[in-house]
Order: sequence, then structure tokens, then C-alpha cells
Amino acid sequence: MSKKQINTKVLSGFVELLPKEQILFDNIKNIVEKSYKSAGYVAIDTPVIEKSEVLFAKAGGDTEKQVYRFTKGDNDLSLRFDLTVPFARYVSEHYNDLVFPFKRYHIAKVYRGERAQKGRYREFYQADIDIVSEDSLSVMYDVDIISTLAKTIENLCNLCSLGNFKMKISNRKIWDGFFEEFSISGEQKASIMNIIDKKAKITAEVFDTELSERVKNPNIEKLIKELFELEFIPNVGVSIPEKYHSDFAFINNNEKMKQGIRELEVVMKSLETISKDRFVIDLSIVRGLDYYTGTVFETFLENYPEFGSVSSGGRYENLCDNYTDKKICGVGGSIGLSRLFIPLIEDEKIENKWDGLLDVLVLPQGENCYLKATEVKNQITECMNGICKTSIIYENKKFKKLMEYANKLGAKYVVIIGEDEVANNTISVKNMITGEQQTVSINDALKIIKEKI
RNA sequence: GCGAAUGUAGCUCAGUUGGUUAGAGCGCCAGUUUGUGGUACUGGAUGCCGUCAGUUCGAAUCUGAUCAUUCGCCCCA
Repeated sequence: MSKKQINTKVLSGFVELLPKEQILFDNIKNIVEKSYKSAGYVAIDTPVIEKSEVLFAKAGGDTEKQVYRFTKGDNDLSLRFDLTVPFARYVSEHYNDLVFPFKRYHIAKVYRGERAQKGRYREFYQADIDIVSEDSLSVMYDVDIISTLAKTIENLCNLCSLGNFKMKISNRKIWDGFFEEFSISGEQKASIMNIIDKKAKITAEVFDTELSERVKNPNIEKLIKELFELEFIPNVGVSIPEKYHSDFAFINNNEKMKQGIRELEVVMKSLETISKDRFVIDLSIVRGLDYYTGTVFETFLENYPEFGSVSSGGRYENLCDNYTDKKICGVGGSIGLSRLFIPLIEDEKIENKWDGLLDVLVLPQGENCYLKATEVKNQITECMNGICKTSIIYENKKFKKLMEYANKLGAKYVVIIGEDEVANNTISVKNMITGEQQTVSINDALKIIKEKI
């Protein structure tokens, strides 16, 4: 044993699964893909590597620190850190060939060079859907995105027994209008939004102190807190409690706030026809990204609050500004597949309905049987027409070993080709679940397998 | 970028106030059974105790450094 062997451990923040777990993860991914497809979204793919100037066109501050960036020759390149920015480039590049409104999905890996934590990886899957169009896009498309994600998550929850979930919805225009009204902008606005975003995660006391430190104005602070108490009633509009009437008189003169409230009403009213209690208004949802301009939402699993938001997104405008003169707006959202499912799979929280790596394994006993066995294997593959996973092993080992191998792979049937079978032109089929074994003609064997699989 | 914890067999971990030959379970290999897996029983192999230095008659155990991993904070487009 040489001792200077290279450490084979996977890099921190990166994930590898064993075949059994990989099958489960792929099933999950397939559910998402199927759900997106059936809602009318089409698949696209983009390169993992982009020019840095493309990715950083709209990024600010901390973004660059988290990006894997490198040079190759004279090219300044980066790994994509999300799927939205490359999508904006894609739309700009292929503008003339796309049909708008354009609905696409994209399930792929993205990369962030931040410190790994539970459920937070450096390489992970995102499952995005977006709808983009020229000039304008009805607020009903916001509903399309949210309801498609809701349906997809419902399918996932059913598959993996994850329980119930809630989607919290808000509209950035309400806050944007509010801050405009009081001439709060720039860093102060960002800092207040930041604490509003954290409201659900921290205690009321911490929220109060942090808020007053950042707002530095008792009146505005009071209004912010009161704003959370407003009730939005679909069909009726915003209901301002009696005691706050005078405080919020300004709303009627603030176009942005009025518009935000109106949009939120339309969205909620429409979503209510899908589910009465799944969708809730929560003004503390603001999202960190500064490109969001309207509807924003986040999704929480009731049984797994520690995961945070498992799906989020919103309405954006001018995302393609840096790539084209065309005015393109959109709405989109994403499911954090790795963040949600890798910890669940690794902790075995999901029942793995694994049904074996193989359906049929052909076992030739000794090299004299290889030819015949290969023939039989090909016949099975063909006869089953792709619905059956069939393989063969060529190992000059004891028969016992071959059986152990079949068992480890979870094969449902074993087809045995030994000297006797070759001599008599028969094959032996063993059902690995019942242990039952019969020696029959090839045609009969095919029938047996075909019936059961 | 900041803080905390943990590095012992392939994996999960135990290892007493520093004391002879470092353990368990699972897995692996072999046998009971040379054409039959899963279950059971019997036996076996596997370790520079993360790395380097220091204290000591003596270090897996104490000290320092270093590397790695994990958890949390910041951030999360």
C-alpha cells in the first residue's frame, strides 16, 4: 500500500450521491420537469461558463465575491451563479427567433463560492421557470408562475411525504412607493428592507430595535409597523383599520403604492381559486435582489421551517438592459432542488422506493456460455422494448458470487446460462423475490419475464 | 470575511487521571453450501489515532502550529 495516495474526498460544498440515492434525486428532478412541461414551459440550456462582463453587468457589491472567476488566455470568465442572468443574455441574443411571451424552464447546476453549510452548497441544482415578453406582461403571468410552482411543489410533497406548504406573497411596489413617499432611498432603504426581510426569523424585540436604529424617525417607524397590520381582502381591496385611517391618507395619492396593492389583489384573487389557504399575503417578503419590481414570493414547508424558502421569485423589469435596447420584462421563480432534497436524501428522511438498479441480470457460467448468454440478453432487451433494465456479467467466478452480485444490484430476475442450459438449449429463470426457479425454452422465459415486469 | 466544534479501520463511532499488543457495530473476505443470493452461524483481514513540532521515562490522550471537515454568522442575485 503506497501511502502517498491522493485524497479522493469530494470538495467541500459539492455533492456526490450513490446510485440508489441518485435514482431518487433523478425521480425528483423528473417530477419537476414534467410539472413544468405540462404547464407549457419549454426547456433551454445555456453554458455553465459565461464571460464575466455578462454575469456582472447588473450585479452589485457582494455578488462578485461569491463567484468562481478565472482567466483563460485573455478571457475573463465565470461560472454562472444563477440561471436568470444567463437567461437574460439568451433572450437578448435570440430575440428575433423567440416567440413572446416566452415561457421557458431550465433545470441545471449553478455555482457559488460561499462557505458551505447544511443545505447550502457551492454547486447545486436550481429549477427555474420564467416568462418574458416585450414591453409589458399582464400580472396574470405572475399567477401562472406562482401556481405552476405551487403545483410542482405539491407533486414533490406528495412523492416525498413532505407535508403541507405555504407561499407568502407580497409586492415590491408597496414598499417602493412607501419609501418614495418619505424620500428614503439608497443605502438606508436597502438596510431597512434587509431588516424587514428578516422579520420572520427574529424576535419582535430585535426587530423593533433594529428597525428604529435604521429608520431613525419614530413616525415612519410607526407607519412601517402599522403597514404590516393592514388586511388585504380579495374582492374588497385593502382594508385599513379605523384607527389608522388618518395615518395612511397618503396612499390615495401615491400611485406606486396603489398600483402595488391593486396587483397584489389581482394575484391573490386569482390564486384563491386554486387554494383557499395555501397563499398568504406577507409584506415582510421583499427578496434581496434589487432587480425585483413587483410581485415577490417565497415558499415554506410547514414540517421543515429550517430549510427557509424552498422556492422563490418575482417580477422584474429591464433585466436585459445591458444586453439589448429592447425593453424586456419578465416574471419567474425557482425551486432550490439541492438545498431541499440533498439533506433529506442524506438524512434518509424520504422513503426511497428504490426498485433495483436492474430488472433482469443474465448470468453466464463460465466463458463457454458467454456467446449464448449474450444472445439471450440481446433477445430480452429487444423483446422488452426498452421498458426493462437488462444487463449481463462476464465474471469467471463461483456461481455464488454471481448470485450475490445480482442480489446487490437488486435484480428482480436472474437468467442462468450454464453448461446444461447450453447443451439442452434451455435457460433457467429465477425470480429473486420469491426464489422460484424454472428451466424452460427461451420463448417461455421471455413470456415469464414479460408478464411480471 | 467572522465565530465554534471535530479529525481514531471502507463507514458510524468508543477509547478511563498520559501506561504494555488501540476497540465495537456495520461493511468487506473466507467457510458451513464446488449450480443458487437475501437470513443465520463460524473464522479472518484492515489503522503512521489528520500532519508537523513540543512536554514526558512513556502521547490516540497534554501543549502549540498547520491542514482538512462540519456547524453557525455575514451574504444569498
